[in-house]
Amino acid sequence: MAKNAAARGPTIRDVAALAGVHPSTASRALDASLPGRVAEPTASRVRAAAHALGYVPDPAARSLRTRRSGLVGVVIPDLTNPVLAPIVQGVEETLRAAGFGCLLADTDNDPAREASAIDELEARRCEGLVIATARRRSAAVERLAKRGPAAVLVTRGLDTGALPLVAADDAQGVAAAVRHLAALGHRHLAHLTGPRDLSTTVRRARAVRESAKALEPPDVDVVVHHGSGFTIADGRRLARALLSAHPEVTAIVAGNDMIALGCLDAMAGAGLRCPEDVSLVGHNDMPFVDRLEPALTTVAIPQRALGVRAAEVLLGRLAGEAVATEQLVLPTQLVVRGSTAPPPPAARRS
Amino acid sequence: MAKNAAARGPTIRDVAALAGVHPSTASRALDASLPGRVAEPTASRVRAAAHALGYVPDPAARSLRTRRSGLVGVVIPDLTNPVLAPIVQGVEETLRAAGFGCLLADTDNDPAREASAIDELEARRCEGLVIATARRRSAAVERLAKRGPAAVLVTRGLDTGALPLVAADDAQGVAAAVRHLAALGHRHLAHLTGPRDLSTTVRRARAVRESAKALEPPDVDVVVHHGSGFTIADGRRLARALLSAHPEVTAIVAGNDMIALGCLDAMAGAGLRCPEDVSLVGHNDMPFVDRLEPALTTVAIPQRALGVRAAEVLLGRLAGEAVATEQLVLPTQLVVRGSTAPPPPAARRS
DNA sequence: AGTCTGGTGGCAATCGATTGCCACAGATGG
DNA sequence: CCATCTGTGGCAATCGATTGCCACCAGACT
Repeated sequence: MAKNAAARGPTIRDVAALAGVHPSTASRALDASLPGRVAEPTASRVRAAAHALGYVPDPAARSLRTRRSGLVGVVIPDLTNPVLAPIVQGVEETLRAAGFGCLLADTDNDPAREASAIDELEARRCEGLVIATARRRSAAVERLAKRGPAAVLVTRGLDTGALPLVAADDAQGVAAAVRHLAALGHRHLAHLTGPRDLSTTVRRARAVRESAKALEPPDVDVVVHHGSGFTIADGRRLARALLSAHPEVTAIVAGNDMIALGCLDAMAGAGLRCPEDVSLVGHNDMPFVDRLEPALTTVAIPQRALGVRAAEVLLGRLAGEAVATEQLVLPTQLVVRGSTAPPPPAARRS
Repeated sequence: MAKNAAARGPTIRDVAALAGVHPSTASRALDASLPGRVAEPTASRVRAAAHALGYVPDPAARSLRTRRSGLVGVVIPDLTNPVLAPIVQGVEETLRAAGFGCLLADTDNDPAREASAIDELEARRCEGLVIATARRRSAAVERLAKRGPAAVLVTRGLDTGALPLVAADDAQGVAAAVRHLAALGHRHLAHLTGPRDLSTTVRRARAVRESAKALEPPDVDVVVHHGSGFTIADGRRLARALLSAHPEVTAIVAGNDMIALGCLDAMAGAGLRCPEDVSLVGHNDMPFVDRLEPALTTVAIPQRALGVRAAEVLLGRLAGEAVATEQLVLPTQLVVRGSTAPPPPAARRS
């Protein structure tokens, strides 16, 4: 039935036989990290034999003996969120260059699936994990600080800081957004964001509040609403509620670009124009938000670099570097586009 | 230096010892595909022992013995192309449900990287490959029809048809687009698309030509230009050249949505409005093109379903099903939005 | 009573690469 | 001239799970 050809390729014994040496010698000759362990003439004979046979070492056998799998797991909340694509690309490219393979797991934003994904990746003996799904408290993730493969978080961190985190400097970006809006003349801001159990949420919300308070003069007020997720639908719900409850608000700082998209929907539904009636700032500068109408003003994060740095930190740990649980912060930048403008002359009313 | 804890988990011998049986018996007791091979009381003792110890079989050891890795490679051209995200999601979810892990490889649209990615995935003993990067002729991919892991292509097929392909019915979608434009009154169409060495390109180009010819009356002419890729920049270049060389064209059928985005740029640069001056149809209905200004009329393909079906076909092959090299075609649908409209009253001139 | 059968479980080989230890040869030094 | 050292290569154990084969036992059947 099942074609059982299996066509096993050549093994190290075949190589050794062809080169006229013992398998162990062949193994050492092929191991680049043992220079000089095998005499050069012998080594090149072995290499030639390996090449002639098209020898490729069996990863299972190697892994069984060395206890290393050459695999890293990448856990992400939702691949269709465009902000993740460049991050994953950066991770994948960096890890591949270092000889690691990337096992992908999409959790669909479900903590239960996150936990099972981590278990599964661990069962597959991944040497490291890059996790972009962490909630502020998460038993499944926190355990990795003590037991299991080396782990690095991206974007979303733990409250305990028990694991290294590579994230963007949201606070700075959000503060720039608030100052930008204040300078345009807005006095009533809203911050619509995601669930409280994500570190990004609280970081950004705190930054909005504090940067508003720090304005000179401090005459800008902020209302903050939390949704249950970072999706367009969440943004729509939040904005709908906000616009009817707080007609004085003339500018919205969205927790991310997806929420901002939802805000645009809600504004359109309420007959409000952006930016003439309400200004809007997103977060992440995910691909294509510069092509919306209006083009979204947003806080740009170094997406690809986040992925690259996260992978680098992980590689450092795997190489046995200090086990510091560093929290790496990469710079952000406010990108002003068409969705922000001065408030309407007469602050709009209900 | 490197913390060498390695903290090996319990092995099947530990489980066997705790249950008071031989390791082989423990192995069989834990193998769900051997019902009845071990007496129930014994089996449940083994299961209890395994559970108590938190036993997880070592994939390397198992793989070494069984010659199966439980891994599938997924080769994609560019993760930041939003059309791929749902496809990869579908693949990943389906494979995971079947117990396979997904090794991701992004080739950045580079055939050389595709070849090395395939080699690498093969070296890792992937049991199957899902390939979304295939060119019409590709030694690296064609070889898989004879040797190497089972492979399934998505979206992009081989001329030889030597490997199964899961693709959308582009021809039907494109034909609908052409009829839609003709019905709006357009008589001069252009098709701007990607390189000729991709099957999607030729499928779509042929469909544009043939469906125009099949119109009644056949009074619509079509000019077809090929670019070097399926990117926004390619679309921009193509559209720029087209608009100056063919001022009579009032509607563009783009090879995909990325090219369509480039067309929008070029139109804006040339002072042309869409759809008032030039209508535009994209292809793929990738996420967010419904939110552009104008919202893009495009041919929707069942993105997620493509991924799911591709994974299913692969699973079928892995299960030893008939080795038919079926070419699976999933339905498409023209989604009419704001980027198509009747041509300007006086066909525009140079 | 003897043999057969089916149900269980144990034994040991096996998958393929790696590596600790040993052996041998030639070189060096006392 | 012998002892030691260094460079090179072989031997065999090892990683952990799986599985073909065999052995044993109880019950059934002739």
